[in-house]
Amino acid sequence: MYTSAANVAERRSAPPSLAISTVIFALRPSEKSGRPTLWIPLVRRIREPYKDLWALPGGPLTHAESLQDAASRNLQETTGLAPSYLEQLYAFGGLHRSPSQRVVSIVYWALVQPTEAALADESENVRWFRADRVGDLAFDHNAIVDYALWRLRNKLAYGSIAYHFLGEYFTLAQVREVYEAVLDRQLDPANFRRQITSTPEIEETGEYLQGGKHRPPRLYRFTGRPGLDPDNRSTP
Amino acid sequence: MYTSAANVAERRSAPPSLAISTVIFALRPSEKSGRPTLWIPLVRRIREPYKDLWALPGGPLTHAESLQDAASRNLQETTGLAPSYLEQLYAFGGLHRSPSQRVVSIVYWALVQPTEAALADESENVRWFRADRVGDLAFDHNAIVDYALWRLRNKLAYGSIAYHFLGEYFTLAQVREVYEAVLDRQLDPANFRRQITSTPEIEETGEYLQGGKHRPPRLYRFTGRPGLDPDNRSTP
DNA sequence: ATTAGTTCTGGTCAAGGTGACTTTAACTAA
DNA sequence: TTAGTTAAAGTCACCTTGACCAGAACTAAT
Repeated sequence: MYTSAANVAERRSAPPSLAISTVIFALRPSEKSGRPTLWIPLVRRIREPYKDLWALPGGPLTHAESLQDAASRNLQETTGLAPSYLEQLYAFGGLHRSPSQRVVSIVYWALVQPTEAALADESENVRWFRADRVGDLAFDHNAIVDYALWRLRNKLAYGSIAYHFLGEYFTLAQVREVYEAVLDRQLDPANFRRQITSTPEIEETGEYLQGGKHRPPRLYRFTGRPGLDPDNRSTP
Repeated sequence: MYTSAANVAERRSAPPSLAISTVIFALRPSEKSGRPTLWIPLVRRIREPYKDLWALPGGPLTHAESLQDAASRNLQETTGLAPSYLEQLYAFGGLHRSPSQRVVSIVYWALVQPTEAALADESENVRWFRADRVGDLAFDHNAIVDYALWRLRNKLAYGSIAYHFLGEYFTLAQVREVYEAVLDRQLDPANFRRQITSTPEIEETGEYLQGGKHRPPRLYRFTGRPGLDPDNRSTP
């Protein structure tokens, strides 16, 4: 039916290939201070181009899954994690992102809770890096990580997203640690408390966290819903 | 080289096709009040699926252009317009967006100035609609328009984007009309003036707009740069 | 048992921004 | 000259925010 020449023409005019990648954020205690810091998992490339460099987890979009499902799946496959928050970041489609072929990457970003992140797969080819100290990455992935970081900081400052780093119950000091880790600056505990407790999505519980060598802090709960992306809108 | 069977398998596992669409906003005077309101151009579909329904301008991504260039091009092709602002909106990739085949659409949104919009092509198959009164559109384009409207309102309230609806020189009342049209509510002129003039990106000129039957308003100029999307970052 | 050390929690205060409103300025049309 | 219009400046009360202070509640050391 098709001649060889027709196949060549077909390949030339074929649409660019589509890939999904994900920037996965988790808080892990710093080696030095023990205070939480931002980490992301990367995978080592085992083939050209950019063989042996680190890259964002990702892969091609298979035919029978939505974009968000694809992101969720390769997040599960590379790290074994289920995200507590998942949102589309951007579609990157520059002409020269990959030297061999034209690739359009639809990138998602995710937050995972530290309890999950602790038991994440780590291997020869999957390793966690501090978000501000990933080295030279494959493709345009440095720019992608930078943009994801910018979006995370933005959403944290405006939206109510910090709680997806934490478990169901948390202290206000833990929330503050999230903000301090992501925004990379100290916040006044008293003022921070005032702001957080004034948002209606935060619910005071009767429980307290015992075990610290100081006054036991009250535990709170988050009662809000994620966001209003097109993907998340129709799931109320 | 390829057998017919191989072609079938190839087509089945082939990536979804990639399309670019654009939501184009412009302010045009309302028929009734004469005050500016939000309009968008739509194109009539001339083939199945959704033949004869109105849809967002768009088309396939050709091999040799970036995503933003593709959006710019089909904006030019369908309306003859050059946008004063162009930003990626979202990548829509649901499984059943198109009944016949799997399509992933990367959607942009644009602002054009009314001087441009006035001489925009309009024909049997291209027509402008009030943004809040597009009827039933093809595909998932109603949801896309809704989301674009939400993003426009959001960006207007926070970012400094209103000026892309206007020419180089403008009065503060014109800026206020943009806000009132997009946000669909009245704003106090005095307070609005105070806010706008306090932003450093707004520059007072020595000129005044003559011709009104009232005190001539001062003309201002916008001196800021668009935004910090990945596509626009590297063009400082 | 007492004290020191820690964080939690509630409070004050001044500065700055916002919404509602008033007043004066500067033009045109009658 | 006057009425009508919008421009532009100013006032006032209210709220949010950052900086700071002090007492409360627990643990660990003396």
